[in-house]
Amino acid sequence: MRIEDEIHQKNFKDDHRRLLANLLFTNNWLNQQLMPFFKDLGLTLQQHNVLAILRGQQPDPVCFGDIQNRMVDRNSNVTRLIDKLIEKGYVTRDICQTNRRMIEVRLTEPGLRKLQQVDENFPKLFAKLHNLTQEEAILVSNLLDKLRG
Amino acid sequence: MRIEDEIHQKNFKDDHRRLLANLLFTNNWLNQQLMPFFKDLGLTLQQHNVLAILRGQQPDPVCFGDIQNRMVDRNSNVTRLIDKLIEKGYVTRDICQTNRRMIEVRLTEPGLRKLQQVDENFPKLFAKLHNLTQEEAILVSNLLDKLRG
DNA sequence: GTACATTATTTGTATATACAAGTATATGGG
DNA sequence: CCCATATACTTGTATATACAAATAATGTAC
Repeated sequence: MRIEDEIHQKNFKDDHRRLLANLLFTNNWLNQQLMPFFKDLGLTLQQHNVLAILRGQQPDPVCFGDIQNRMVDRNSNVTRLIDKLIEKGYVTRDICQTNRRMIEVRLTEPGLRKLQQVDENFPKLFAKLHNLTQEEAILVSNLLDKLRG
Repeated sequence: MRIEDEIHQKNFKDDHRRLLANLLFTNNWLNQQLMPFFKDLGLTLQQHNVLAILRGQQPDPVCFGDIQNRMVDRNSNVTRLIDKLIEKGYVTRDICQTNRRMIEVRLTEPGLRKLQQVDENFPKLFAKLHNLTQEEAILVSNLLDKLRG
């Protein structure tokens, strides 16, 4: 469905404004797909992002700063995100002995299993996101890179 | 900058996952550009969206449901958004006399002037968003429409 | 015209976010 | 070694969001 029809706007002043509205609208649409998916699995999108980052560095621990820099959403408060994940038993935190300002975060066995459970359900989610061909997905991704400069 | 470098991820499992990460990351980047712009003008992105919708329907009033349906961000709580805009003196609300469940929202003179002030500042904002050519902007927009199905 | 469903908006509440200020540790110059 | 500055994380707070339940007016079947 065209963005004009989605938000009932006859036309846009120019194509860049149309793109801006479309990006914001599409992000909202995306979140409507993603949030219930992760909620059913007992995670938020950001919590899953942190777990995936930790798995990517296994068996090394990852400190808060590195987590922040690798997150898709840069505005997450890592301290409070990790608090939630500790509550759920998916990660551990320890003060780094070589630099006591830093916190070492590690994935636990249950955290790893939760990630695997998410993986098993991914096909269900991605079925909704395959309206573009592989070539189109590559094209959009490259143009988004270009948009950000 | 490529999304791989932005979030320090060597590679993605497939191009659709790369696109997903890129869309979410780009939206965050966009918000980092938009939020301070609107904040300087004393508005939020959603408040501005509502004002623009009201201007589009002038001189007719718009009810909450229609505002909701035309908003880029569908999850906004229109009641509380309008409360804020009334506080600022940019809109009025009246009970619709033909259907007393509905609320008629109208732009005020100060609301219109605020919109004009935003318009005057738009070129400053859009300068950051012109890394794509017009053709590329059209292309991405059309592919986003296709992505949503 | 009364009961029941539907529509339109409001409110409550738990959680999340943005942003600024605070604390603790480390580093480097004199 | 001492002090200023930088780094890494934490906390406070005001505002925003998601989501469910509540209210209130209207429409509809009988």
